[in-house]
Amino acid sequence: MLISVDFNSETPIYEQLKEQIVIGIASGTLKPGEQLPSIRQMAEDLGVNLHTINKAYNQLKADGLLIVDRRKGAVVNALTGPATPQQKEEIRQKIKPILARAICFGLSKNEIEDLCNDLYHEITGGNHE
Amino acid sequence: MLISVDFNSETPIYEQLKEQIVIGIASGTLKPGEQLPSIRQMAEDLGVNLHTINKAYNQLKADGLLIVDRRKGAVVNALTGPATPQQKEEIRQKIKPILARAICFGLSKNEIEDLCNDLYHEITGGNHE
DNA sequence: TCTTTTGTTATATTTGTTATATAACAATTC
DNA sequence: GAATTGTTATATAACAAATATAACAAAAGA
Repeated sequence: MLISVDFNSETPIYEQLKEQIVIGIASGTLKPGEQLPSIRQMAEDLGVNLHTINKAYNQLKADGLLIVDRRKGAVVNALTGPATPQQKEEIRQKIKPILARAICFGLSKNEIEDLCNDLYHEITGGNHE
Repeated sequence: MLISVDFNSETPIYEQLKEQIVIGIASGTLKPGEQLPSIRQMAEDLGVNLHTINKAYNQLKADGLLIVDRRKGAVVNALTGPATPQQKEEIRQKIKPILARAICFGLSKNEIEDLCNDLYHEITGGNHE
């Protein structure tokens, strides 16, 4: 799993990390049980501080997407089945302002549907269901 | 148009403002040509600083969603027709990590489609196309 | 056993963002 | 002329992001 960081981006480094790992899990590139590099290793690879990686890993742990323990390091967690109402609500609240922005930009309902479908397939890539 | 601010939220005040105005425009609650309160008025109403409002207005101006001039204050801009490729790309890049997160949480393709449709109708509310 | 590596925790510093507080300016409105 | 508008400038406080070190306990490998 190849991870890169844009130091000139407005999005914080630990957020970029989180996003790429999440995409990796969603795409199946990172499979449940798979081990991520140690925080020190990853920090060295990307040229960033140890704490930046630690922050990303711990937030993904809080999300239930990683298991972090001293023996095995960071391990991809098995998907826990259907999404909880809280998880759905979080997704909803995050998408809403972007959708409104898209509508303001003049995107039609069909264009939005197509965009989401495109992205869904770009992420899953036909790897699973 | 009623705007409220949550001071305990993690999202910055000027971002909350932007989001609500954008939703207002997308929903048709704010119509093209309609005038927003002056930055001082809005600042007083919400109990925040003048510069916080100014920042939100100016970023929406940069997005082409508002016209700000000294005579009329902040005015809702007319939609400029179909979205530009740059605008579409921006929306795409913003939605992608959220979609990946949704997939990790176990949301199916159908659930995502339904969620987007729900949100679309919640925003537009049957007001226009 | 010794060494190394692991995640964890703590402290301190630097930098950038957010938000506020004032103040002043030029242009427009009444 | 007085009031209101957006604009600009400066200063300050609070917070987040990122780095730099350092140390600790637990586990792994030699």
